[in-house]
Amino acid sequence: MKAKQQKDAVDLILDQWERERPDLDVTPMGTLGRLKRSAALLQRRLDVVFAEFGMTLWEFDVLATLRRSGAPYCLAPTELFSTLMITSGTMTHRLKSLESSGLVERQANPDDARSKLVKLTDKGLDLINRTVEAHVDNIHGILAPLAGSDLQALDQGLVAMLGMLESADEK
Amino acid sequence: MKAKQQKDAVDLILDQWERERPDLDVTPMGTLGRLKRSAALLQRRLDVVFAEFGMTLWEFDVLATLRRSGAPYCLAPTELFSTLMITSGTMTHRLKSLESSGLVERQANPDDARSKLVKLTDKGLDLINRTVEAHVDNIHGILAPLAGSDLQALDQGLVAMLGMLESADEK
DNA sequence: TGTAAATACCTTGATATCAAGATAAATTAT
DNA sequence: ATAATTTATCTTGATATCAAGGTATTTACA
Repeated sequence: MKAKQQKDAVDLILDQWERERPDLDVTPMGTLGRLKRSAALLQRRLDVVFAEFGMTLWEFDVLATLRRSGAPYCLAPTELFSTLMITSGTMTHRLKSLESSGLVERQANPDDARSKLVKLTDKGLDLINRTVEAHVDNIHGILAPLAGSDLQALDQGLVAMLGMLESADEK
Repeated sequence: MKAKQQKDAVDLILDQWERERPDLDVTPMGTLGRLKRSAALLQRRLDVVFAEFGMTLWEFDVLATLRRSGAPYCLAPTELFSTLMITSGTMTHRLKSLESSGLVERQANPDDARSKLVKLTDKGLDLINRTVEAHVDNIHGILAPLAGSDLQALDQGLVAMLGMLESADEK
């Protein structure tokens, strides 16, 4: 039996539940708690770099989605908000903001008059190209302290988890 | 080389970056993307059960923190908002709301007049006791489809990840 | 060809959250 | 004992988000 080097915040939570409600098997809380807490701490680390480019995470998300779709960097709003897991109303606000910053522009959709396509401006393209490079550097640095075997285990587990959640979601 | 059964949403994103920016090693985006996306999909699954008890996730979080602290289920606001990773201002709003729902009550702190302690009411205690049981059932069910080895890998990876993030955070 | 149904947004109103600043009490250093 | 500093909240103002509902188009099909 290998002793854990140091208890993390979630270990303490599980200890408390174990003491208070020994009738419950709270093991899954450990998995989900660490997942959520890791996601929160990670976001803070990512925000630091985005801020250096005058951006927030949500702005990065939208611009990056357009960028990686390839030239001409142009998508319909529905494509964007379904990829980003946000509502259409939220997308409307984001696009208005990005448009007023001059990072995207709207143009008529020749195939469907209900939508106005969203396109990266030259300024938006340049910004996201530079930001994504710094972002990739950042996340390499963040994951660097992890042992290779831990990272490998994490990837294996997350692939299974996301696969499960997405297949449950489409039902 | 084992072929992946089915591509998830993050695989598609990585494919796009690979095509558009082959100069970047975007592997870490896969890990972080799945982590974030899993967290988002999980929250939806958890919300379903909380809603059955007339609660939201944030209400559950506060009440559960008080409950697992043990009798007399009473903590200072600072203890709560640091555990919950939210700001003091947000905590103020949450407590006001929970107090008006009759789930917590405030009382003077004999040791420190700057804070007013937060305590579960009988109603709050009963509600959280019942909700946490349903929640634990829920998360057991959610993780059930995962193969034991995948779950084990996930736990190993998340312990390493959170440990790394927390140690980086305290610096 | 017309209609009914579905789709693609956008608008509105309500929440939840945060950052920054204000206030009051406790602690620390003279 | 005082003054300076730190701590524990709460307040305020700005954002981001969602759910629900409205409008204009498109698609399905009788």
